[in-house]
Amino acid sequence: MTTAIQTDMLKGHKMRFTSSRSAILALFVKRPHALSYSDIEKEVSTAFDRVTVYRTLKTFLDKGVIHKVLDDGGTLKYALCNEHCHDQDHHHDHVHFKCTKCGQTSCLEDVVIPTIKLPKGYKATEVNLLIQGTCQKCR
Amino acid sequence: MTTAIQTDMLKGHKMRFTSSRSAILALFVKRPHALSYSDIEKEVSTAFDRVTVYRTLKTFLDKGVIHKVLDDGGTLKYALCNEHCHDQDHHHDHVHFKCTKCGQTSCLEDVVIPTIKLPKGYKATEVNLLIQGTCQKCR
DNA sequence: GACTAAATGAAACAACGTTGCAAATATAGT
DNA sequence: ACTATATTTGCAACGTTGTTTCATTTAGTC
Repeated sequence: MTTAIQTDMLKGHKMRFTSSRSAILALFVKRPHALSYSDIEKEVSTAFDRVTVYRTLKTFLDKGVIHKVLDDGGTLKYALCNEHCHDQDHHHDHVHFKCTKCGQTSCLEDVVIPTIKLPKGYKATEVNLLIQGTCQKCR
Repeated sequence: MTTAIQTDMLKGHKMRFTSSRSAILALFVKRPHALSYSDIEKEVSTAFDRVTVYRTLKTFLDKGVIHKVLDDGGTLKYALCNEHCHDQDHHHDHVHFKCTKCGQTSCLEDVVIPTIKLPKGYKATEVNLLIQGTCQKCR
């Protein structure tokens, strides 16, 4: 099901509209939590090749449509960027919370990461905070 | 080169002393930064099997000798725990800093992660903070 | 030195991720 | 609507990462 919003999202980031991009973007829109490669692969493997999924994710990352979400399992996850992300300019100073019971990782958009004082000579360009524990559903 | 300290480290965590554990532990002691599996593999592949390296890392994790260090490349890294870690009780509320120039990740032991206020119902058990940028050597 | 539990090596397997190239397709221009 | 062109896709092949099983070896205890 392709919505006008998704079409705009792709075109707005200067990407061609293709069925794989549309389908994968739709997954992110539908799900409220971060997706791993295999989460996505499970849902679209009949329609698209593995390689296409990898390349689509890479394209989305480059264009600022999604951002990486760290995971202590070693495999990355991905989540939609908020509206104001572009190719070069990302704003992700929010917290990623992974529930150890349901396994879902979500962005706590409202929780802002406080400024961290680094030792002399260090300069930060990106900050990733992953908090693990139990979410409000699983408590 | 096996030091008494390393022997104590293994025995103190109730592990048998073996040549692979000693060698891999020596790597961590020697290096000031976090190591990935492949970093380790490169150095010991002639002496030990791949599987042994994986199992040694898992054992060290379980016993509280090393801890996971997140990486936005998708592969985990590992670093020595400070002295007071045990099987169940870990204290890693420090920052991991990855320099995007030299690629090295190190623990900023002195930088403490401030307490983050979570929404109602959320409960944190573990906090991982990865800051990326340039370190004092590469600036 | 011998016993026993733990650790290792080897092989096989599955998942993850990338590259090169030919075929297909989305857009721009006419 | 048709064509040209650059982008995207599928496929095959490959390399890395990580796990499991089982027979063999080794560390620690007596």
